[in-house]
Parts: sequence; C-alpha cells; structure tokens
Amino acid sequence: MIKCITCNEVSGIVKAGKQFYSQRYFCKYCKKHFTLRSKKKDKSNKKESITIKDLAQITGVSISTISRALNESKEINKETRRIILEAAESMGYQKNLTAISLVKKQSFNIGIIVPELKSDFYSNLITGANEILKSKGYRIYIMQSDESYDTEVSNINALLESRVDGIIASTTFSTKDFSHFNKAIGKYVPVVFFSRINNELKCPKIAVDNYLGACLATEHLIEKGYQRIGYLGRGKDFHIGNIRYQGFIDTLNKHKKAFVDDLILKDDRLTQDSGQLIHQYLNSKYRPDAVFTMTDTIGIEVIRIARNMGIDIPNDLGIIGFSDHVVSGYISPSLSSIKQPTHEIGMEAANILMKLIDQMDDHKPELDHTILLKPDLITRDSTNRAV
Amino acid sequence: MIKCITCNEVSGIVKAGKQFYSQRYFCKYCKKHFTLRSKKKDKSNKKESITIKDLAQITGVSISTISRALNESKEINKETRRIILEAAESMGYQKNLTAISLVKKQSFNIGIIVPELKSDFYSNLITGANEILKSKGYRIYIMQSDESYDTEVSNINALLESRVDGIIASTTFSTKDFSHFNKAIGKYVPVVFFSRINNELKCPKIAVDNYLGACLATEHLIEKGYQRIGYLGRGKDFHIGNIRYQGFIDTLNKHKKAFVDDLILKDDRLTQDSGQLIHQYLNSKYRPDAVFTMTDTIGIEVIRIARNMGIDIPNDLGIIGFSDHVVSGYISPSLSSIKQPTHEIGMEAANILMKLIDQMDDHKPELDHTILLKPDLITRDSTNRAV
DNA sequence: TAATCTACCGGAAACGATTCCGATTAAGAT
DNA sequence: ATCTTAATCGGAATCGTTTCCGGTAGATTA
Repeated sequence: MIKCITCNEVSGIVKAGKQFYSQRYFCKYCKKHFTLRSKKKDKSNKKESITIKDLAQITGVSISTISRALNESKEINKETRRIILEAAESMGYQKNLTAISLVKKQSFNIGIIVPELKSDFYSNLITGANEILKSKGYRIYIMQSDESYDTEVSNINALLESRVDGIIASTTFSTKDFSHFNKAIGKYVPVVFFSRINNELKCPKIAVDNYLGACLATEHLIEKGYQRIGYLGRGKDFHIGNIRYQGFIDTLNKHKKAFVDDLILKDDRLTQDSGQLIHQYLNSKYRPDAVFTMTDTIGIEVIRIARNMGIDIPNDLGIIGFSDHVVSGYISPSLSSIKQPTHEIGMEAANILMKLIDQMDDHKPELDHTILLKPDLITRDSTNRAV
Repeated sequence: MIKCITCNEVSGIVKAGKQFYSQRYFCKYCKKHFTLRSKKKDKSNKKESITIKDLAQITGVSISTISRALNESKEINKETRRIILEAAESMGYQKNLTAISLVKKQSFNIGIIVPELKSDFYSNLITGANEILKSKGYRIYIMQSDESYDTEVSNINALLESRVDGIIASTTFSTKDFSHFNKAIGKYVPVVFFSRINNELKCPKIAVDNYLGACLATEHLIEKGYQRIGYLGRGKDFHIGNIRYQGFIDTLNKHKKAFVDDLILKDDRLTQDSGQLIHQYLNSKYRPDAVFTMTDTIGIEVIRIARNMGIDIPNDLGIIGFSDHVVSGYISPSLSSIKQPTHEIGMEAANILMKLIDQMDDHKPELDHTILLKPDLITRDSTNRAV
C-alpha cells in the first residue's frame, strides 16, 4: 500500500519527484506544500528586466502587437502604437538584443582582430572602422592576437561562437595557414582583411599601397643624393614586408643603383630587441649612408643608436621609415616617413564589409579584390640634407 | 457555394491564407501545391549552422543529453559523451552563445567605455582589463565616447540592450550627471570606473593616485631649485584635474612657496588647440621658471613653443608633465613626467568587476571603494638642470 | 449584393540552447 | 523481500523576441 511519506495519507497519491527520490510518494496536499516552499527559495532579486510580455499585459494587447509597435510596422493603429510606446517608455523597457539576435540570426556584432591594441596604428584603423560600423548600428568586438597564431585561431572561434555578422582582421606576422578564416567564410561570415593582407584567401583586402610607399621612400633617398642605401626589415615570411622590400629593390634598379647584399638586413629580430643588431649593422665595413627601414619603430631605433655612435644624421646617414609613428615627428632628428591613411583604411574595410553582408542576403557570394590606398611621403630632418 | 479559386473544386475546401487574401479558398490539393511552392523560395543557402538538435538526431539521444555532454555534466555516461563529442567534432558543431545567453541571462560580455581609443593611455588600460577578462571567458565591447556626454549616454544604452554583464568606464571631461550609470546599476549591471573617476556614484573606482603624483612632480621641481612654478591644466569642471591641481598647491604651501595667480592657467582650451594660449602664458610678465602641466600633451606643447621662443630648457624653464606619453621620452629635450601604472589599473578594474559579478549572485549589493595605485616619477632632460 | 480589399490584431511556432522533473534500471542496504 | 540509491536519460518548459498565418470589421468595387 502506497502512502504519503509525510502524512501517511493513502488517497490522492502522486510521485514526490526528484527533491526526494523517484519512488517516493506524496499526497497531493503535501506535494503542493513542498513545491511551494522550494519555489520561494529562488525568487531572488535577480535582474528581471521588463519584457514585451509585460507590456502586453499592461496594455492589454498581444505580444505580436507590441512587437509591431516597437518595430515601426505599418500593420498597427497609430493610437495603439502611441499607447504602447508610452507604456514602454514609462516602464523603462529596453529591448533584449540577445533574444532578437537569436530569432533574426543576426547579431549586429562585428569582430575586429588586430595584432595589438596599444599602438596608435591599429587603434586608428579600429577607430576608422568603428566610425562606419557604429553608424550602421553595429557593435564591435575587439580581439588581440598578440602576434600569436594560436590566439588568432581561438579568437576566430570565439567570434564564431558569438555569431558575429562579419570579421575584419589583420593577421599576425606568422600566419601562413588561413583555414581558420576559411572556416568563418564557410559559415557565411564574411571576412575582410586590412593592412596586414595576404594573397591566400579569396576575400576583400584593403591596405596602403606598400609597394608605392617603398618606392616613394627609396626615391626620396636617391634624390637626396645618398649612394649606399640599405634596407632594414623582417625576414621573408612577412608578406607586406616583402612588398616594401620589392619596391625598394625595384626603385634602386630603376635608377641603376647597385645594391650591396651587406646593406640589406632582413631579420625578424628587428621588430623586437634590435639594439645589438643595428649597432653591428651600422658598424659594418659596407657602412650605408642611408637606410630605408620597414617600419618607423626600426627607424627610431636606428636614430637612437646612430646618435649614440656619433653619426651625423642626415649628412652621414639618412633615414626614412614607414607608417609615420607618433614619435617620428618629435624625435631629434625627426624621422622622415611614409604616412598611411590609417583612418581611411579602417573606414574602407568597414564599408566593404557592410557591402558583403548585404550581398550575403542576395546569395551573391564573394567579391575578391584588393584596394590599395595611396601613401604620403613625409620628409623630415632625418633625410633633410643639402643635395 | 464556396469553390477553390484555382480548380473550382467544391469539396475539401480550406482558407487560402494571406498569400492571397483572407476570404479566398483553396481545395486542399491546390493549397498544398501553393504552400510547397512558396516554401521552396526561401530555402536559401543561408547560414544554417548545425545545432544540438542535429547532434541529437544523428546520435539518437535527446537534446538534454547532448547538452549534458557538451557541458561536462556528470549525469552522463562516459561512452555516450564520447560518442556525442566525437559527432560534434566531426560535424563542426559550434555552440551558439546567443542562445546560451538568452537562457542563462548572462552574456559573458563586458562593456568598456573610454573617451578615445587612439591614445596609448586608454589602449593600455583596455589591454590590461582585457587580459583579465579574456582569461575569465569574457569578451569585450569597446565603445568610445569621443568626449561627448551624449554619446556616453547612448553607449550605456547600447551596452544595456546587449545585456552586458558589467561595465568599465572612464567618463568624458564634461560628464557631471551620472544617472545613465545609475540606470545600469539599477538593472543589476555592475559598473567600475577607472582612471577618470568621480565622487558621485557608489561603486568601485580605480585610478592612479593623482594627488600623490602631483605632489611628486611639484616636489621634484622644488628640489631642482625652481622658484616661480606655474600650473597648466583644465578648468574646474574636471575632477581628476582638480586633484592634481590640489596636490600642486598643497606641495607649494608645504614648502612655504608662494604661488602667483598669474602663473596658474586653468583653461579647457589647453587640451585642444593650445598654441596661442601657451605662447601668451610664457610671455607674461610673471614668467614662470618651471611649469607642472596637467598632462604630457600640454607639456609637449610647452616644450615645442618654448623651444621656438628660444627659451633654454631646463635652465630657464623646467617642465614636468603627467602620464608619461610615448613621445615624452623621445622629444628634445625629453619630458619629465609622472608615470601611471596603466596596465595595472586596467587589470585591477577588471578584477574588481569580476568580484562584483560574483557577488551579484549572492545578492550582496555594492562595494563602494576607491583604489589608488602609486605613480612613478620619471625624471628626464626637461627638468635636469644643475642645482 | 456579392466579391474584394484594407487596416488591424491575436495565436503560435520558431530561434538554440539549459534545466527542472520525472522515469527506468540495476545494484546495494536493511 | 523491501527500501533506497546511483547512474542515466527523455520530455517539456523556458529565455524574449520575430514572424507567419489566419481572422474580423468595415470600406470599396464590380
């Protein structure tokens, strides 16, 4: 004979449920008592924001109507909408983007991946992109890869989990395999590369015209009458570094300048701790009388070390960098450079991404093109010698 | 007599539905035909990612079991979990954070609001915060207020709509009303202020010890034997500016140094286009022989202008700034400054936010305290004169 | 007068998870 | 032999929206 476990009642018996164990039984009165008590426990003061269901309740219409009012549908009476909007306002209703994203399969989030944030270069790119994205109602996730391939991959996965509507990225120095980006594209999440671009993937890329920039820089050194022009940059794994190097070489050739191998230093350590290396370089027997450095950061190091060595800049050594770092204008002597239109690159990348997202709806697949923006030559003291 | 609108059949009549208009009727065969045709249209190649439902289908278990496998519940057989995980892996399953957020009422997103991104100061703060947040599984939304109160407010609203789990913010210069932050707190979204803090709100704040920093700077100038020490900074609306100013005044008093009002220039234009203003200041009859500037940016401008005016730095004019800007170490003469532990401030802010979020679950309300981190005096050429 | 349209609105099924209940089976405890 | 438990699993509600489908009333058209 089955009995209630608390009052021994034998009629109206129901299962007690998990709060005890499965084969125990309550009479229905005891059951009600216990479930009520356990319910009370979790009536916490958690964040319970007001929903359209609440609005429906107090205005006396259905939730579909609420939704219509909130979304400016025309299938709704003006007066009804006014009442609803008023209620929403007074109740402090705030739409839940999470829920909306779920049903719309669109998050209005864009992921941006950069090697690092604390560089005015990348923060300018981001600011440019954000300007466009924000105006279109998108929010941005910013992720840093810290020049690590693995973090880049995990960042992509994190963005995919968050169901971003698109991705803008600058790859790390070492990214050679792009399957993680392909994964995104495979899931119909459009990808646009900016600044650190590549030739591997079929998707839009936007950057400064690195080749042209390098030509401008080299040309400038030649014009200034420098003879033994050297190059300092990363090794051959870095795509846009190679492009700059190629611009350098081609320009020398074009002007029938021979280049000595010893004046060309391509070494990945140059973007890390380069002091020793540069010192050695400047001391070599084929001492250059000018250098084009792949980045301003390297150029600034060259200035610092050359100054310590008592080398006369710009007379005995001309220096020109790339990217126009903030300190380049302030260091003594100030560093000539190639200025990138960072803000525009960011904006353009965002614009293209927006276009891609629109096209996604029409099932038009990709547009695979590369846009190169014009750089500017900034001449400063480090190359300012009398010809 | 009601007839099917396409075949005139009179038996088995059903409503045609909205695709035509309400009072039209189909026979059931025609109806099936038309609905099938309209269904086909939207079977687009949209992003249809695979879900736990799919996994349930192919593994032959329920979705609850799938969920348990994916979440390392112990209420599941090891072998079952292995099979499920294997299937998930091979199918390329990727969890949908949007859906998870909806049911868990937790987004694992943190909003960070800064006045601007393209400043190494704020990007360092963010990087520090991100380091902690990322390790705890949070993603960050970065928003810029551009020193505009209105954007700050709309940013908060955007973050609230996105249901962020917490907010870290530096306010704009002009933020005097904090009700938008209160709104967040009211919705149980914890707020932590960093760097640009205030006295208005009951919530954690973390910044450098601005008072101490100002004292260190002023003390340094006094030690170097400067006599007519001036101050350059924003007007009285800027909280942490006032604190720095107070440290300056108190230190002068402590050393029984009189301060002349004419050497104190508090003007909001100093953080914008300050050239004219500074020139005028340096030319006034109570010409200072040293200045403490509220920020390095102002200090750098002072150096630039003083150099143009032919003033001897540091002998005729000592300059010290605040925050140790990147260019401060490179400009000539290099600018002495007060270095802020930016990275630590960001990390600490994130840590406190994490604690707040945890406490939210336990219904313990706020912890209202201010943490001040120690600054460092960096002496450089701009104050390096023989005593 | 009947057919058709317009303007509104409600019901209910999604979206992709988590989680609470309860059920079952086999094993251990009394 | 009965009670109790552990180990597993399925069903269904839920989160807060959007949107499809269909319904009604009144105006308009044929």
